[in-house]
Amino acid sequence: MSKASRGPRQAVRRGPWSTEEDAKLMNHVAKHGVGRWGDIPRLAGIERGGKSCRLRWLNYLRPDLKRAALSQEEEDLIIRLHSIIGNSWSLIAACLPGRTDNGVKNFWNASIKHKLRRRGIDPDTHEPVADDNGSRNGDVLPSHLAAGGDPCSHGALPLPDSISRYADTDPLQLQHGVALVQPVVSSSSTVGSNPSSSGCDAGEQWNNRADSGSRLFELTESSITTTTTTTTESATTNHLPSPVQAVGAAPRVP
DNA sequence: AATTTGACCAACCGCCTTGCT
DNA sequence: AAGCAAGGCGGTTGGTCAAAT
Repeated sequence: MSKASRGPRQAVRRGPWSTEEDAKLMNHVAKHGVGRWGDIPRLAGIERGGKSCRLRWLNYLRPDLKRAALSQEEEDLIIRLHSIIGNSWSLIAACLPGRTDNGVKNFWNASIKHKLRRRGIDPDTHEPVADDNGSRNGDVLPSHLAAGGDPCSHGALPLPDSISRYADTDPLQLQHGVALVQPVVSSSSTVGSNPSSSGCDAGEQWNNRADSGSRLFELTESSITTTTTTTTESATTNHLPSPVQAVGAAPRVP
């Protein structure tokens, strides 16, 4: 980014986007592609912050978004992935073509969490919840979702290799899975940003987006074992067909 | 009919990493 | 090396709507 290119801050609107704002953003992205979000409000004539534009595009305007409700298979996969990698919503969303991290997160908080609790399962640990008497409460996960179960059974979507390889790990060791996942950061920087900062092809770029299901992420070997730092494994399943890295802020450890 | 509850969704916030100067 | 801004991410909040009471 160039500091010289940074223009004066504009007044920003807040709250729900109007159709006019959506149209402006869509037009701008169609012409110039994404990237340089900080400049987009000024160039597109939108009284919003760059972050707001980015969020609106990622979570609502992108043409490859799935608007339909999540299927049972997708729900099962989310539960399974969450039991392994925790609240790494962007990683989970990367396994669900057309879904956003925000959407997955919302669905988890609004729906799956409650469903698991009703089944007597702690949504954070994926372990059965003990009641006041110390006994297990309620049913456990459906067999195809229970620890060690095969997520591919019952029609559930398969796990990416990079995650499924850890699926047999003791869930208690994985309950803070977020701490075990360290996206590999490369010099190509962040997903979705424009590496060349000019001549961006929005369509091509977004074909590589995580939520189109093509983002590659890697679980570092060291994140599971000890200090080994060299071995990484690329996810090359049907859900992650092309090598694009999931990068950005490393998962925060509580 | 009015109120409550739950599900779902959109958006904002704060923090972190990255890249540039 | 330090400072700054952009971009990315997870957490959280607030609004809407439909079903239940």
